Amino acid sequence: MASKDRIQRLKEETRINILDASLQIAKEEGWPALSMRKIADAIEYTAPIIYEYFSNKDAILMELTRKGFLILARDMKAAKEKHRLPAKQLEAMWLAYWNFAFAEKELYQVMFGVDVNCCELCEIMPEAEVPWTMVTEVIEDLMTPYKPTEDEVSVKYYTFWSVIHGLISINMVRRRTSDEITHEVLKTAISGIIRSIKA
Amino acid sequence: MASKDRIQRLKEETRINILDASLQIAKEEGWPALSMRKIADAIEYTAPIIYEYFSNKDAILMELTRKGFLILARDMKAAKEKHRLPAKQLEAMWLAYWNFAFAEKELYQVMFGVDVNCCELCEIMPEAEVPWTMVTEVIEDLMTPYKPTEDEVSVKYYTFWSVIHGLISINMVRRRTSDEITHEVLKTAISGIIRSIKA
DNA sequence: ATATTTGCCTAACGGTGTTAAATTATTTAA
DNA sequence: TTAAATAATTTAACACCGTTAGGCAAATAT
Repeated sequence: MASKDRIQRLKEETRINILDASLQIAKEEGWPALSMRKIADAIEYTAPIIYEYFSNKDAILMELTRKGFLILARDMKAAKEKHRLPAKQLEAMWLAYWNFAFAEKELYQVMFGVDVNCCELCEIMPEAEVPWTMVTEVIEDLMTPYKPTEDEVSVKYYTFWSVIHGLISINMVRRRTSDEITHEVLKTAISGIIRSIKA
Repeated sequence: MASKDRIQRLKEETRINILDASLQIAKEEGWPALSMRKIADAIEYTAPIIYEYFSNKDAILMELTRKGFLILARDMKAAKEKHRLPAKQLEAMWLAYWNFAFAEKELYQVMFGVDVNCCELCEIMPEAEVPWTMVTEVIEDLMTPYKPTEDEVSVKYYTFWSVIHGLISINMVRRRTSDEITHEVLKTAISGIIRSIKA
């Protein structure tokens, strides 16, 4: 019964088609625009068919994040193997992480829950600038002896923001880490950046 | 016509009620569960009434992020004013930022687009652990001379992850910053953490 | 007392994820 | 080869979503 095999192959193919179509739609129109009917359209079926391959929409997203982690792991492994010194390996791995995030932006978004909506409008919200100006002022204060350029101040500001926002996001979407470790990271990061400013 | 005033006051009150109810629902059931009909239920009206106070659902979220930024700014200002040394001010401000994020978790989520869904299930995804183990191994490599505890390694790992993920998120939800600044932050952050590991 | 404005609701439209039933096509059995 | 059984796919529906239009009733103004 070789036809069984053929049918099995076709089934696997449509499964892949569903995943591909979903990612494609996300790339073209963003994750919020992804709908079961739109996926069905893309694979030239009707919506209920999808439920023979995935138990629901979340399962599709889950499978795509799994795929994302596989690609990320592969990239980081390749980056690591290009070097022998651990320090160089670390640098290369995190650069690979960075590159993956932007090369496979949509996968990264679904993997780590980065919203992308709503924020063209945020541009026109003066209140959102207050924390920025406040912190920037103090950084300038601290750096005055070194006569920093505006860009140098920005670098320090974004370093602060990214480490703290990153730590917050990670703690919000995955609870796992212990509070002591998180607090230790926060504390040493802040004092580390401050030290780097003064140096 | 004092009744005009009373009516005006009542109108402002329902406006506030809408905002309060929305935040309340988000706190109890999360942002994805927030719907216009549910808000209407909470304020004991029907859904279309809401559109007399806000042009659409996004406008409600926008107003809440505005509110969030005001609270954040107030907290950071208060933290700053408790100190005179810029370094201490900076530390206090970022700690205030941190505390705000968890004290007003839902506001922070809507302000910075931190998804919270989907990720109880992620726990059962072994692929998600690969990058973690890979990086951790190299960090252990690098720290072997110093005989680090497991927690110390974790601290370094999460420092890396938070600064890089934070920088990525910021670049995905607000484009604004120049690529040079971003790249400078990334580069110096990575080498800085590596240096702190070796020290 | 009549006309007009206001406040609020019901009903509806087009969309979403999802499920059950009906229909069609294919394979198997007689 | 034809009839029965099984599989594949669709249609129809449910309950929800954001949003808009139309209508009814009460308050206000003339």
